[in-house]
Amino acid sequence: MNSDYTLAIHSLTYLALQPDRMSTSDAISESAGVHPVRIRKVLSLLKKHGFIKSKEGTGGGFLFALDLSEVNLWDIYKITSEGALKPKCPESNEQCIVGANMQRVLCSIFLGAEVHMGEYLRDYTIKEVVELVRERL
Amino acid sequence: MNSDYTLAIHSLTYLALQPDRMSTSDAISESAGVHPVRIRKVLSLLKKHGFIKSKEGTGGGFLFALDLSEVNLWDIYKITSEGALKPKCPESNEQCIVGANMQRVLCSIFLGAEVHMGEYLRDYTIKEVVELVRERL
DNA sequence: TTAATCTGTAATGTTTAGTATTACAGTGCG
DNA sequence: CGCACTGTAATACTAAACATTACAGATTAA
Repeated sequence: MNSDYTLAIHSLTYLALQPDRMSTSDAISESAGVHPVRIRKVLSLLKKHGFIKSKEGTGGGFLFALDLSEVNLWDIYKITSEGALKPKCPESNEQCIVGANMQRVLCSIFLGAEVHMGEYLRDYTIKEVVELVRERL
Repeated sequence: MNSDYTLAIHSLTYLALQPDRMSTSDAISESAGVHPVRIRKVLSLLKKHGFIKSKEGTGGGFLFALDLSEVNLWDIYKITSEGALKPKCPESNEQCIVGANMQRVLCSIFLGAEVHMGEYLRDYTIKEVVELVRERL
């Protein structure tokens, strides 16, 4: 699974736990263990889709923009990883009935698989993820 | 999606369409558009799990070993790609409640997603894939 | 019994995708 | 103004995917 996806979930969860103050990309990147620039790229995407707000300058940072139960893992998947299940087939032999048709068949099957997985992921909102994180096992 | 997986499906479909004679790794690799050695590696795995038979030497090659409807895409997924959905989280910060718990939470969610996808993939057998390939759209 | 054709697999090289790093412009606060 | 942030492009680095080479073992046919 695409790690932009997990970083997006991580970031949103982090912000969900800091509802009262802005968090910087540095703080989130330290929590996630990756480079701040990468986090900012992911956050930039989340902002573009309205999940978070940001403010530049001193005292700036990021803030969750919606209710925790309004954002689910399928929403996030769609903006970070849609199509990730689809196989990247090499150019196969058009002379062969298998080579000529396999890509089309697999694409349609994996598209279905993604839709199916979406139904599962839709059941997890950030609210639930936060609760799971809080449980600490 | 892991391309060993799609190569395995491609190979099995190819063999399914050549039930009466052995196919060489060269022929399959030409159909799939990849290097023969790579195909042999995938075929070696399929053989280890009993899906196909092989014979060395002149006139040798590979042959489907089971009934087409006995092998489904979940079976193949399991041997080529199990765990592929699980995120490869970087080592996150144990001092942070999010960093310390996110990996565990995501692993359990994605494990569930994989099981869920398995139910979908189980419905496609090689028999059905062959039919889809034959349709040619 | 030797040459040709195949599988099986290890070792190595190459390409590509993922990720980190650097750099710097723009914004807002004190 | 100077500092602390976001935003983003460009570059460098690293790891994973993939191709290639090489060669041993099996089987058949000449």
